[in-house]
Amino acid sequence: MTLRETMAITKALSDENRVRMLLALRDGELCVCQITELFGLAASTISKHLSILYQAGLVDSRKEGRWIYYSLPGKGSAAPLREVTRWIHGAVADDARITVDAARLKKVMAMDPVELCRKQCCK
Amino acid sequence: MTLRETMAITKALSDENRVRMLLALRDGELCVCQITELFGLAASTISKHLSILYQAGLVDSRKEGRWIYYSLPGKGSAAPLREVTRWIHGAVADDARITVDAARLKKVMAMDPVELCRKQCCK
DNA sequence: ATTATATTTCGTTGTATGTCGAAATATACG
DNA sequence: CGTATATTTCGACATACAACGAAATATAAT
Repeated sequence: MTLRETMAITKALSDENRVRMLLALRDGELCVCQITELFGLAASTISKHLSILYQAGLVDSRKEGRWIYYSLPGKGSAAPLREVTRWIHGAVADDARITVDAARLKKVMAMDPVELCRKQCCK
Repeated sequence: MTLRETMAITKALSDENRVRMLLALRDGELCVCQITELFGLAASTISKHLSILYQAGLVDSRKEGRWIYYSLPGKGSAAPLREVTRWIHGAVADDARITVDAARLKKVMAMDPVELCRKQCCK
């Protein structure tokens, strides 16, 4: 890997909200509106963060109709990407905020995605 | 590890010069004036960078007389620190700039440290 | 003791980046 | 075809941070 590629990864990981997003993806893919609901930030902000993670290779994306799903890098990704992903999940083992995020994610997952997105749109 | 501690690490790794410093320490400890000579930045800038790496736990420091030596984290450091250190050294395998750094480091190592520091002081 | 050397701390300046709201793009629904 | 929904792009603003030089601190040499 080149230094530039590596720096794209470390810069992507240098923002707390982006790290929280990666941790939220631990149990599977999420669509943008679910992530937006989880973090309570503007949709444009979430989109920017996901773009940075994507360009670094730290997330994959999948388009399905109007929704775009993001997930952790799969088997096809370069080894350093999968390694650093594993590292960050191992490193942040026991943090209160992450626990809160996980609980909140559970609630978000229980909602109907269609309702979720429409609510955000008309806010 | 807490999220705060983890973010200190990723933020420390988000600057290119700091990553280059860690890579330069691969073959053993260096004193501040050697690192300053290697990178051609102001001594105060180097000091700040090393401080950030130190607070994140990514380098150890050892004082010997007027000199302060910095080195990669040893066995006593937390596992995530040693893991991410190993990761970054493995990730940046073949970059041109890093090769140049290594060659330049060789020249710096060949100089007399006493001469080196005095030259910087009176610049 | 006084001076020289080595490193850090402080104050300033310019640039990078996170955030938002509004507009643009793209896809589905009626 | 036109309208609602989902996401991204753009422009603006505030904050964070890297860089420098000068001053402060600390240790060694004379």
